[in-house]
Amino acid sequence: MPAIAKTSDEEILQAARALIEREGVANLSMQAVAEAVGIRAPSLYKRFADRATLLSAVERESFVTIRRVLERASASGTPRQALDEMARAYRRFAKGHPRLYEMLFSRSAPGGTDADRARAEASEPVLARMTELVGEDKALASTRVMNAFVHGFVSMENAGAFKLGPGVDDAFALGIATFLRSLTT
Amino acid sequence: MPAIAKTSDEEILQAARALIEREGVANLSMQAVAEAVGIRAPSLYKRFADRATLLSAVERESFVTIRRVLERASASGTPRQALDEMARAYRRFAKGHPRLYEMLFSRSAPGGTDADRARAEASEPVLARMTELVGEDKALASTRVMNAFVHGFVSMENAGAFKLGPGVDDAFALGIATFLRSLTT
DNA sequence: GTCTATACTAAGATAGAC
DNA sequence: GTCTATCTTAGTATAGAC
Repeated sequence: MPAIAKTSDEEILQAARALIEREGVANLSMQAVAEAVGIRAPSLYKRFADRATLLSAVERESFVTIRRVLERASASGTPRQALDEMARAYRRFAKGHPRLYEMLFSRSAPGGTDADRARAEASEPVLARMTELVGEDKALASTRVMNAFVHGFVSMENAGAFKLGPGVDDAFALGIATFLRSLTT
Repeated sequence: MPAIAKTSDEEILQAARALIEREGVANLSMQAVAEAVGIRAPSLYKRFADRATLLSAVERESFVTIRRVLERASASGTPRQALDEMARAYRRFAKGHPRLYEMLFSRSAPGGTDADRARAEASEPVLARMTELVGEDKALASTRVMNAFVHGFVSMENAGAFKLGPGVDDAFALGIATFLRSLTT
């Protein structure tokens, strides 16, 4: 008889994500993932060819999540309000999952076609609203600038580059406001 | 007799930096560093207590280098020109040393007092020129915004988040110009 | 799809001699 | 400060039975 499944690909990805968030991707082992879902390491290799494949799947899934987060935030009112809301939602996600987030922008990120496509698609909600705001011509460059600022800000925050507390939220608000204002004048 | 030194701390740091740049910090082993400078791994532990200590020293040294790069660029003309020049110089450094740069902003960066101080001091040349431009009150927040944008931009570039060539340089220039313009109006 | 068993490799780190 | 020798831990991955 064909061995009953103790777990599922979804559960495995979930567990991997949680472990990455706890220990950092560098410390993620196939053994730990297996243990977390109640199977032995070799069994994992029947579902994911190797560690890189597993990480690539986690990466893809994470970008899909980010896209969903942005989509939800993009509903609000005017394009400008939506862009502001998306920036805040993105920051919330990144600060809520610092190590997972870090993995997504590390050079040694596994990548792979699916993950790369998901990465590219993640910022589409931003591009859509930006197009409404500044027109198709300037939308791509403006989106890149905005993405760069927001990503850079949370990346530095997560790395502890902003020595502390007061003023950090203000700086974020200032950056967004400055940028959005200058686009529309 | 007291064993002749085959290498020096400086040479070791240099070698570590080069290896990180070639293979990524995750793949940096004490053994590889030792081999690169012509000694055995155990000898390394007489100079650096452990791997974390070595990495911390590399980190510190890298931030000192970045500060020097910014200082050199900050000489140019007006505050605004200097800020523009510093942004470009910083981008050049980050793109020229992508993996080393990545390490500096990873959450699992070793840190330590010396490294943290060097990190904080690295952006002082920017803060100084920014103060001239916008006054002491707004200088800190403005510097954070500028740093976030520049760091975010190169971080995304290095991660391959900007699919392709044309327009990337323009987006960078747009971001800087947009930001600096809006500060002075 | 799960298991046990195992091969293989690698790395961090310490002991103690010179 | 260098070495050799060694301990210890840990991880990736495969073979082959059920």
